[in-house]
Amino acid sequence: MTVHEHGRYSTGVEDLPYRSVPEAAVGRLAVYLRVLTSMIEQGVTTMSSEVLAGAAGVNSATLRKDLSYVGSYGTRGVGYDTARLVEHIERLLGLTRHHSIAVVGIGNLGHALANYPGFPDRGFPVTALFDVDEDLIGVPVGGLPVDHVDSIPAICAEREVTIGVICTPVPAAQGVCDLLVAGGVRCILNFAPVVLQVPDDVEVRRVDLAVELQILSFHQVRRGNGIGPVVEPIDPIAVSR
Amino acid sequence: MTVHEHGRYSTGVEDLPYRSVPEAAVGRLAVYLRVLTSMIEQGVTTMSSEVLAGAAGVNSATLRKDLSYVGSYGTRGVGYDTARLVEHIERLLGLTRHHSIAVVGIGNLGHALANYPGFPDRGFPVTALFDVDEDLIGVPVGGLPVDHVDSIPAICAEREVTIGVICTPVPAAQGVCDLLVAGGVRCILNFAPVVLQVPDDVEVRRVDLAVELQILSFHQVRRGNGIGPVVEPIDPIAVSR
DNA sequence: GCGACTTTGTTCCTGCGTTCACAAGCGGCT
DNA sequence: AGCCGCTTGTGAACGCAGGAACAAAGTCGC
Ligand SMILES: NC(=O)c1ccc[n+]([C@@H]2O[C@H](COP(=O)([O-])OP(=O)(O)OC[C@H]3O[C@@H](n4cnc5c(N)ncnc54)[C@H](O)[C@@H]3O)[C@@H](O)[C@H]2O)c1
Ligand SMILES: NC(=O)c1ccc[n+]([C@@H]2O[C@H](COP(=O)([O-])OP(=O)(O)OC[C@H]3O[C@@H](n4cnc5c(N)ncnc54)[C@H](O)[C@@H]3O)[C@@H](O)[C@H]2O)c1
Repeated sequence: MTVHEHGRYSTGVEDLPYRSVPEAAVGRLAVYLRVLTSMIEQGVTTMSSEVLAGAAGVNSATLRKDLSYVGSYGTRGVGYDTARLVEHIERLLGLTRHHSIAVVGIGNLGHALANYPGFPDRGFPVTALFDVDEDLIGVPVGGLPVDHVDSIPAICAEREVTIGVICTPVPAAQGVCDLLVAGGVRCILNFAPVVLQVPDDVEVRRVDLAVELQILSFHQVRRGNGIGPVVEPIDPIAVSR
Repeated sequence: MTVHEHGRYSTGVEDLPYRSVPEAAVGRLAVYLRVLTSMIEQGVTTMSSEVLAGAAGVNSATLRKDLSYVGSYGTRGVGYDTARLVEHIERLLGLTRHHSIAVVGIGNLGHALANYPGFPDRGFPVTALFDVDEDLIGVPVGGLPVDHVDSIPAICAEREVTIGVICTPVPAAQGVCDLLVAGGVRCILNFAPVVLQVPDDVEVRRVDLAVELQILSFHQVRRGNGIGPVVEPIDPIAVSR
């Protein structure tokens, strides 16, 4: 059991001030939010759980239960007021204020993220870029100049960065992570295929594309959709040598 | 070896020729695989579940249970033979053959993916690129020329593409998805923030970065680490208007 | 060769998450 | 105004995943 010095609450996330919301539900709520905003742009003012669930790709009972974490803001016999629902979901997800993002490692992936307008549009302004490559320092990417990694702690603290995005090669990821934590960043999105070690009060989410591909590969083979010759059984004698 | 007696589950996933492996376990096995290959490169030939679990960031009991889906290839009192374990995990995940990838939408993100060496290195060669932009057609990206989206069905079938990666803007995603399915692609990795509608035998995995950020935002706020004033209660009268 | 130690593989159990099902509530229709 | 049909919100059941604990099994030291 890994009990670190930071482990204030040992039983996980029990002592929450509000009703406990399952992690899986939080992710789905973010999806509902996007569907709803898209619907609102099309002039939809009311939606039933059945329709919204269909658009979000989930069971309608699951959707209603998820929304019950937000509160009871539907009207029986009618459905949900889209605008009001958006407001309350945003509140629950903490989107009532902006969360500054810092991107570290302005290579192929970092460039794409730094230029992506979808983040600032959703309340996640990119306010700092970092790299170790001298040729990149000072160069503006997406309108923001790149700073040196050494200044991560100072700049992150100064600009109140709440989310750090790591797009560096694997060997640099842990060091960059430590710098972000030193700068007060408590939420990290990690694209480097490595498991980061962080204090208990830091939340890391990993986006691992190779793992996604391998899960797809598993389903492909398991499903028997193999195109070529696929899985020949291992010869136990040859294996045990 | 042990088939659960009270659990002949038909969880939507049809008749499996082997023991049923939980989806979550599949994802973790892919992580173990990477840790193991990295360790093998460093000359490690044997690992205990405790050490491997630490490196992968999971509980050691969970790790052993996951490995039990693969089979019993450990040695009590010693640990696991790294090379042998890699071989068997790759077999389970269907990595004994290559899975051709097609990337559709060669914009910022598509460029990054097409140039990423980590995919071919892991047995996922990128064999087709598509876009609708005439200026891009024929231009080589990562050594491979871009083809027109209209040729998706023909080229995917011809090159036996098994995984399609969608990096187009949201409005184009569903159409591109349909073309991929028409070309025989049964596994799709979707970066566009939209829920795709597909036949039952097509597996879609969505990589939704905005959702990831919003989950982080939720934890940040829930944790009380807010920097500014954050969640003031909604005035019910003002809301109901 | 034997005992003690190490580590696996598995079993049991607890808790979460999803789904079913239905009563309660609301609007519209007559 | 009152009834009818539709939709929400939730209580209960169920299936699954994760963690603790332990017995079996094999190794290493002596
Ligand atoms: N490109 C992709 O499509 C893709 C896909 C999956 C995963 N990834 C992962 O994302 C990460 C970045 O990928 P990429 O393709 O952008 O790589 P890249 O090589 O194009 O860019 C890496 C950047 O990180 C910078 N860097 C190196 N060391 C650094 C340090 N110590 N501090 C700060 N910056 C540093 C480099 O200067 C470079 O600009 C890698 O870990 C890769 O495995 C990328
Ligand atoms: N860039 C990012 O960091 C990022 C992050 C999260 C999500 N996304 C999502 O990924 C997708 C791509 O993002 P991007 O930044 O690369 O966008 P982009 O605008 O840079 O590239 C989109 C590409 O798709 C092509 N395209 C347009 N319509 C097409 C069609 N019908 N068929 C084929 N190709 C078509 C365009 O020509 C362009 O090359 C978007 O849906 C975006 O929301 C991107």
